[in-house]
Amino acid sequence: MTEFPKSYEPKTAEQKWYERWVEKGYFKPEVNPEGAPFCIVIPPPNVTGSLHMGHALNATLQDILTRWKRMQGEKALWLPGTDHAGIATQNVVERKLAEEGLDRHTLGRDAFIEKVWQWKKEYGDRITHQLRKLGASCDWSRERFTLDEGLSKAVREVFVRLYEDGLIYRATRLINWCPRCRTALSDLEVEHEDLEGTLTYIKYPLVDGTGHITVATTRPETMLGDTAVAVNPDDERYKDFIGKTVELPLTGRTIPIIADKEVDPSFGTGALKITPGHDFNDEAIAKRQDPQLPSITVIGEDGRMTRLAGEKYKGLDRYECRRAVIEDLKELGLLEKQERYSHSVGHCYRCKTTIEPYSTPQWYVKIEPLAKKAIEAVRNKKIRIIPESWENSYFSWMENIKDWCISRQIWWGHRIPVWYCNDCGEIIVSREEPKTCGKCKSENLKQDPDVLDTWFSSALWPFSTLGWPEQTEDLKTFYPTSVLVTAFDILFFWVARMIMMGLRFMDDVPFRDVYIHALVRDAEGQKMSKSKGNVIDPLIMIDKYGTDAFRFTLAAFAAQGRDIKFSEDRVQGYRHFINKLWNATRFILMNLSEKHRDTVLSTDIESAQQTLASRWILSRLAFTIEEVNSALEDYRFNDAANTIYQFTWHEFCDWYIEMAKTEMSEEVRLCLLYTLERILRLLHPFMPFLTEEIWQQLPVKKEKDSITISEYPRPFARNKAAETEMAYIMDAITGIRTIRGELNIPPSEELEVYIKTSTQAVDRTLKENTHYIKKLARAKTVITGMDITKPKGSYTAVKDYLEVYVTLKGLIDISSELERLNKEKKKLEESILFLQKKLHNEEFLSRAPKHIVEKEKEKYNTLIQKQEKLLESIEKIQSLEM
RNA sequence: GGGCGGAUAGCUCAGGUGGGAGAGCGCAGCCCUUACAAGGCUGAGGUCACAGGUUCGAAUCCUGUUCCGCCUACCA
Repeated sequence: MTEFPKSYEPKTAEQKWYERWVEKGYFKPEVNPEGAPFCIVIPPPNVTGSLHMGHALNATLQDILTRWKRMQGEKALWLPGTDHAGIATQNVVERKLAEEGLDRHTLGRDAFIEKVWQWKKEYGDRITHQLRKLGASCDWSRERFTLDEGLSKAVREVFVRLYEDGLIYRATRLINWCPRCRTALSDLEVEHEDLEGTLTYIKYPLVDGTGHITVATTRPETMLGDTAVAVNPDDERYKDFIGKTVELPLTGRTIPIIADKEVDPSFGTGALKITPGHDFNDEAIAKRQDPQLPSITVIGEDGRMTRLAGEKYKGLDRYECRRAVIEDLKELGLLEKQERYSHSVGHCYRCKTTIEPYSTPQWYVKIEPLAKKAIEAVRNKKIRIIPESWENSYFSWMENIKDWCISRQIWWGHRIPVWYCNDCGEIIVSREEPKTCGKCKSENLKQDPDVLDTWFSSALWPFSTLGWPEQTEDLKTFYPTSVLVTAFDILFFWVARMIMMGLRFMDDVPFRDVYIHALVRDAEGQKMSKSKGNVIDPLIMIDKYGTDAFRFTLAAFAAQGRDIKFSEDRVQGYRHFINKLWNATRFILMNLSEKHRDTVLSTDIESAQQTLASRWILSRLAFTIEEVNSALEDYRFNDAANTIYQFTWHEFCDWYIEMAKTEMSEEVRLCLLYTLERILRLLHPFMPFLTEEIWQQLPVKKEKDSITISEYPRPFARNKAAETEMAYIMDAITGIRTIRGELNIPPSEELEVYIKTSTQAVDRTLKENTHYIKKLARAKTVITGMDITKPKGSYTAVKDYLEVYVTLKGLIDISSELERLNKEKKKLEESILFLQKKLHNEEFLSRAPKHIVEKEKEKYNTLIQKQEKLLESIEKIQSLEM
């Protein structure tokens, strides 16, 4: 045969094959025009992003599914793309500007956006190139970006329709505000963190001079905006205070004491200061009052105190102001005490700045009607969430969902398609830019300056990427998509919203399955983050071990419902696996000759084998194919990967190849080649490069130009008889090896072996296959028979259906042999005792299923026989000693 | 406050419907046996967190406890 390289070179193979695959268009669904449609839309990574472990796992799993389905002949589309990631991207570019001493406001809106586009052009492809390195079989000709023209059109269409249907509205109320990003955030974009803070007790003097009422707060600076003090109406201590007025220190204002049933009398002093302008809870109380309490905004959009906070505090940062207020209260003798207090504080999920509840006009989606249908879709199994345990989280979030604030005060994103008439104040919501006001015909119109939440456009991703609102062929073919693969951290952000939007605008679910995979953590179980410095860069892994070893590791780790603690050792382990398979190939090719060029591998091989080993390995192959397919069917990626690993290494390499060496006939060569070829196909979705590299070099007649588009192995009939017979042979071999191993006999010493068989079938099998035993156990002679007696001075290994005796030159070490056998005897006795108890238990016999009872009885009989054999051996040895 | 998940070999983890526990790595011993020392063979190592319960039978189902992790919430 032609020279097969000594070792696998990942780097050259990876580049060579990926380019070929793309060039030939294998990743386009057109390669299987007749197949059933299969579609995955990628969770679009941020354009600012660089491939991290989470992406790598996410992409690997999608690629495994896509390649598997493609090989099964389906019309498989994996649609790639990126997300413009409004706040994140804007932050990145702003940071860059800051380095040049610029900021977006001096630049102006248009120039700034131009800068971002430039940045996107330069760096925006980074992550998709990294996906290519990973082997991702995406159809790049269909790649999308959330700010593409088509997708933008979809966004405007959805906005206008929701507005027309009364599901989008504008309102002024408290919103989560990031004073650094200077934008509103949705509830989801706020991260809560438990922090050690201070609870400050402040005395508010009663105007009538009869004393004071003490309130407790974690945010003293907001007292400048208080408009009431609330107590529980049933709180006896404060009954007489309700309706009175207090003097609000530092402000010169007076505010009422009111009653509200939500006030918890047991917390703090039981009196609650009410700041409707900076606290969600207070806002709700204020609105419940009749008349409603006024709201005063004392902290501005930049996190600094406003004019309304008073001359003295105006312009101070909110934390500076806090210190100042405490100082001043102390001086007035109104600071009662301060105590340590741990509470939860909201932070901006992009820049970690503490959120300030802030009252501004914003656009909202009325979410409840959308959520209702989305709940239904999961409840009636139109959408399956896997693992199912996530359904609970989904339901509980959806059932308590609140209206979604979708406007953001940033520049990078989809501009809200709303115009205001400067003359008559009319609000115009339109797909196209209006020229005149529909009401007063004025041309003096101004577009809303805000952009939409990034998640608004990604919510449309499963249909906007396929061409919606146009009724394209792709849309008709691939919607609903087959499965969405994602991590749980964006279940609410993204998955839930896609379901709502899909149902609303396509009148069908966006995907049939949602597969939720784990988060990748470091070896200590910590979430990987740049600030902790514990990130493992997937690209470094790929560089060190090759893409295939890395991908296989991720798949093997991807057990459902558990986070992944990534360890580099495993990657190394799977690189060894690659080496193993590579060398197995080398061996097989070494045994082929020029005449094997274009060998036809027909499935007839599966049932036409003569030798026991060949019949056995094919039966095991059949089992493996069955198992891998069913594991993938259930998204049990780790089971699929391990099954292939186990079969390839421990059955094919460890046993079959070794046995093949004893009988290298034409038929066996074919069986080796056939099994190898099937292994490659089975493995291809997991290790695309290695398998292609080897496959291309096999001297087999190929019906396809690439393993990528070859057919995935299909299950066929197992041969249970071969598996049973092979078990006898394996028992004999391991029996001999155990003796050799425990006595530290070097492999170079060939043994004389006698095997006593307990049935005719076992005896026949052994007699027909002594060549395997001789070779694999390194035996000079193997004599078998049902009437064999233990030779003098031999060592013994007892198996279920046979006894192995090995004779050795020189004196047998009786005491160590006895010790070994007695140890085994003891184990056996324990097992027998256990089974005896079970089988003497009337209730077990009457209540357990028949087949279980039968099984246990059989087990018992086997053990008893084994015990007899063992005792016999021990007796012999002992009598020999005497 | 509510919810979810985890606790199995020294380490990292598997163990779809209950029928006396497995892998990889590591460890010990013997081996360069003509595909592979990135390898082969053999072996040691576990009261399946704890306490109850259901059952003929529990790592597996139920209840509670402890310890970890996560999600969620308008805890002044």
